[in-house]
Amino acid sequence: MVHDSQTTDLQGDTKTRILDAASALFLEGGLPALSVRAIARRAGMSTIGIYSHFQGKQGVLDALYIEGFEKVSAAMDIDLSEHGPREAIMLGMKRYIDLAEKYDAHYRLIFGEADPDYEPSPEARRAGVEAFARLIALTSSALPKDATLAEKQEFALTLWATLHGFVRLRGNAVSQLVEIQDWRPMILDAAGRQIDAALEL
Amino acid sequence: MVHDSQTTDLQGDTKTRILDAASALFLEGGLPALSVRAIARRAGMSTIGIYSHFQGKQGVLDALYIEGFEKVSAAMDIDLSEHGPREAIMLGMKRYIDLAEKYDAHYRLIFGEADPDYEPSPEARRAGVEAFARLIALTSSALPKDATLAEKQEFALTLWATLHGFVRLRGNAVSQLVEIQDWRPMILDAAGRQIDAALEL
DNA sequence: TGACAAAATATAACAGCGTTATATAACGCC
DNA sequence: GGCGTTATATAACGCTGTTATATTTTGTCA
Repeated sequence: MVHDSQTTDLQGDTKTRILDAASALFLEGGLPALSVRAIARRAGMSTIGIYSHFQGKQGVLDALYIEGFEKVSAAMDIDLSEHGPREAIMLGMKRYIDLAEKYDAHYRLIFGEADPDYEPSPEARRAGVEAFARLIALTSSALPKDATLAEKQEFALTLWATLHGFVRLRGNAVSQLVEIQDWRPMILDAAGRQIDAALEL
Repeated sequence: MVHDSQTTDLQGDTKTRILDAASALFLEGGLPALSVRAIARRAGMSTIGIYSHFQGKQGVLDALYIEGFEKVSAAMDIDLSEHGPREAIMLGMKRYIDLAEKYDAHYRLIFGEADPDYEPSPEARRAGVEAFARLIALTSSALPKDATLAEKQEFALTLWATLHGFVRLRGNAVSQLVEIQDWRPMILDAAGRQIDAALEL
């Protein structure tokens, strides 16, 4: 019926409106700007609305957390039949670096840097596991076919840690201590050395 | 005079008492536990005391920030005449990993993960620069004598990023996504590969 | 169409936060 | 002893996330 679909649309609209408001605030000012009252004001409703449509701030952060890891998953989604292993992995690394820069607030959230009190829900965690699985699928292309899961995990983690380390040093501490111009080639060189070491096996 | 030294002692005592209280709260519960009121309660004074002896929370965080980077400096302080380059650097890496685990709250603070609003003071930043200089002095032992400053910085950053990446993945995201047992050898292997690549030049 | 249950919304409040204005007590010094 | 400076205490402001209460809107059934 018309009434039913209208009602559903409005509910969906309300949820979407809240998420859009939260996303915008998050992108603009990070977590400090993401107060429940600010989200509600921007979405044109009372603060209580955040609690009826989500479970308060935790629910909103969960949605942003999932959004963040979905972007990671998308960045790792590379067709292995179109590129050689090294080329494919390097493409993924580049996408990862861009993503971390573009969605800084999301990136901080999924790596636990934003809100010390926030704990991702089981559903949100699933999005993280999925992203890691995509990463493993990508990086394993540089390993022998008979590599164990542990070996695949270790190699994926090594590359992830290399990227993450540079990205965090760039975004947090080091850029205030020393002046570095070209982060990108430096990061990709370091990652490339790890890939080459794996390819030599 | 007796009165002078007494006064000075008491002032020093008060400052020390505040810092001890803050340090203890920080170690126990991280930043969420480090409220101005909690520090004052633990130090046995009114909240205003934190503002007369430090510049509020910013001042306390600055002290902890410096404390954190001083620990990093100490970890990088290795006598190069007693070890070969690779051995010396690996020792520094091990110390770094231990430090990050033991002083988790400090580590998060100096890498900007604790309080989104906190900005280290110029004096605090100096402690960070000093720690980075120590790291460069250590890691440069693996490079040719005629290496440029930029090359030295790049290599130091590469190793730092490798460690930091693993440490943060372990402490924040990944340990909730996959189960990894032996982080230490994995981290040291990854760092070792970067060192070997530099030694081969 | 009118009545009643249910869901969504609004207002106001609670406890906590960092910070500060005001008021009181303690201190060194002349 | 009295004065000026300093440290301490109390209370308040505006903010935070959250919730209890009250109101309005909505959906369903007679």
